[in-house]
Amino acid sequence: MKQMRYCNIVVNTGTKATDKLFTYRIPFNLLGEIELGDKVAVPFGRGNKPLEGFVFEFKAEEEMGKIKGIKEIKTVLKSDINLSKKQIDLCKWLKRTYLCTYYEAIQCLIPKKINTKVKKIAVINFEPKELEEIISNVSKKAYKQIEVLRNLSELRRMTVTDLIKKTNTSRAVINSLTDKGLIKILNENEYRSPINVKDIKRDTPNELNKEQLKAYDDVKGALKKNNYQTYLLHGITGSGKTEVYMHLVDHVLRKDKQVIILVPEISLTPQIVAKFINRFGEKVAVLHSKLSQGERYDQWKKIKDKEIPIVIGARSAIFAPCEDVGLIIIDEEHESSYKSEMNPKYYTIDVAKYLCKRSSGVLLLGSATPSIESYYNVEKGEYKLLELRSRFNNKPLPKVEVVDMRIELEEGNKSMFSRSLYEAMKESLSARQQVILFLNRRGHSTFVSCRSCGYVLKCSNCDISLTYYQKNNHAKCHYCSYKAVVPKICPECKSKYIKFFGTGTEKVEEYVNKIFPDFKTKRLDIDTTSKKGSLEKIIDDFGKREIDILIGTQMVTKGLDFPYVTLVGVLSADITLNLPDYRANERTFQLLTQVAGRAGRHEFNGNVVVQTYSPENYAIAASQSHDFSEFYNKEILLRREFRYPPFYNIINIIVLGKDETSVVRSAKRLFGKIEAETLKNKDLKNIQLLGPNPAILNRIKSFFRWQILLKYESIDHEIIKGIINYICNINKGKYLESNVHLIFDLKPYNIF
DNA sequence: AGCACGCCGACT
DNA sequence: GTCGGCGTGCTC
Repeated sequence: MKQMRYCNIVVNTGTKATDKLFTYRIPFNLLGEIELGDKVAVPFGRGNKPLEGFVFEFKAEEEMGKIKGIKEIKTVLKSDINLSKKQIDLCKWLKRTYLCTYYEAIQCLIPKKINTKVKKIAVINFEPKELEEIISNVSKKAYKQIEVLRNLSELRRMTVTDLIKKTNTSRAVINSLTDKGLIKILNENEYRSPINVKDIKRDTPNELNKEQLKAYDDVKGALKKNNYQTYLLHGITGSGKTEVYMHLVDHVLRKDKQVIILVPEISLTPQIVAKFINRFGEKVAVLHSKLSQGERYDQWKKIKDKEIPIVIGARSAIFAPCEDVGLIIIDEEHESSYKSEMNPKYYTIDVAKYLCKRSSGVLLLGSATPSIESYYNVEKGEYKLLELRSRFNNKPLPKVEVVDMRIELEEGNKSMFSRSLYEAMKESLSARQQVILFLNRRGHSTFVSCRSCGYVLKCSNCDISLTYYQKNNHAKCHYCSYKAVVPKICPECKSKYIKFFGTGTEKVEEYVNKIFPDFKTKRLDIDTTSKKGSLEKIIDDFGKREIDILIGTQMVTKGLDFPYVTLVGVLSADITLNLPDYRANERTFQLLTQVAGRAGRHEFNGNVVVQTYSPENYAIAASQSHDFSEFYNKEILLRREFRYPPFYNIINIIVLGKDETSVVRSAKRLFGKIEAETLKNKDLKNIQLLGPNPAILNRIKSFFRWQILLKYESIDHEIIKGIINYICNINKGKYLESNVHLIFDLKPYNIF
């Protein structure tokens, strides 16, 4: 092949404005040295500032048109972080599909630089019983060294700082001991891995039951054919989906291909992760947010070099450098965490489909409560359906009682617990069984208000009321973490009647402690699990039955599998139901079904009490009878009627800026232009434009937000994106004022 | 986003 | 003259 003299490079300038390919010449000394996907240093801008970039394309001499002032590549940055041809294509696809920048796409694919603090740990480099012999060999003058050795061999491991402090010595002493090879210094990241390699106990495969075997055989058939296919594994809670996954992984490994397994959140699903580790041992790479930079890089490299065939992780693990992926498993596929809210705002299932199509692999989506969209794809014939209709150990699904809180109130019960829930709790607790209480709201009270004039304490940066926290006695914003002292006197009318309204998990905990003082209660939400290890500890303690009542937000609905949980109480099913979002019913059904599935998974039968002010709602009724089809059949009709997904796609364009008038002006101008363009195009007759409107959360972190929504039939996808890209990126300056910017969401999950 | 360029007013 | 303040537009 002829030597290419030029190449197109994505330069990391840190701005959207320069998001394109720049052509550079390859200097003679680097001809043949540079490969596609290499990281290089290039001079950029008037000042020829050296910046890093990635080689995306080669260009032959004759392709060079009118580009003038071409500069030369400075150096190839010697590093193991480079992109393969497939990864470059994936970057281009991400940019096209989600309208992100090249560099945002690249950053998904290379190991992130996260600055986790590294602790230096000192350990002895000999057997403890050899201590006296070693001491006798050390010079008697080195009394400090001896003291260090004594301390360290007693405590086995200490951080270097602690060791120096304890023995009142200096780094020099430690250094001479390491030089002698008597102690070792290990670099350990501050966070402990959730999975301790020492804890691995090898599991052998369990036998599959009839239903599981059927699902396994179906997918195995597709794997054998080496054809792309997506399967939806609809298996009720506790039906043993994980066991099917593991058998399939085993099958793929024998074919020398790689597997990616995704879970909604790694820290909330330690049990499934542990199962994979116990079964496949060192063949598994666990990608989680608490890996240090070094560990992350090591894992990345090992996966890229095909040393590790199995990757398990949350959303971002879909970008693990598996060049030849045979199977991607997405567990709890309905979870909203599979939608990225950061650029690129990708939808994991779409990325997974792209990857599987590319390498003729199989995509397996698993859920007890499939998303409406996925199930619709089954109906359309795009996905194949696999069903597990019974629980693995043939336990019945829990009995669900729906309590109408209006009647409770009418009959004089003003407490947050219905009589049914209270009695059920008493019963379970007295039998030494465990209870999970679910309320999708953290904090003590949802807002602080003056009873006299109606004043509500609001965040000064966001358009939202502050949540009251009793423990810290302050009010906090859940969007920007702004904290305020609760005033004793109303700042508006000077009255003393400042009161707290709305119930969060903290208030529930307070109340439960009051009415069940003899039982141990713990709260599980972001506020109680922000400290490292605290989440693991709560889950661990709950498993050991050191906690009787676990009160939590969504966190308690996922994956927990404990034999003594016999009662689940949903304090208010109405919170998600009343969200201003077309998915509100779907989310409610999913949450209720999932949380109900935590009860009665093993020896004891489970009970669920759901409290609501709308017991007649179809999502609640369907979750009571565990009837997915009943829910799906009602929901899909509404989606069609109101032109929502999966029948129509939605694009959300948010115009944001700190100056409200600029935002409003820009949003209106942009809307006008989009409207004009879509009217011109005959193919876009059915497009529906909504807006421009202030977003439901009109201001977040001091940024005003206006919204334009486009609803359109899926067929027009590409044309629409072309127009959006043309107006909003290429001709941005014409419609937007300089102090505003745009956010595109091509598959919004929250239309706030 | 930077950063250089260039236009214009103020000041030695 | 010439220094610098800031608006403008380009970045291979």
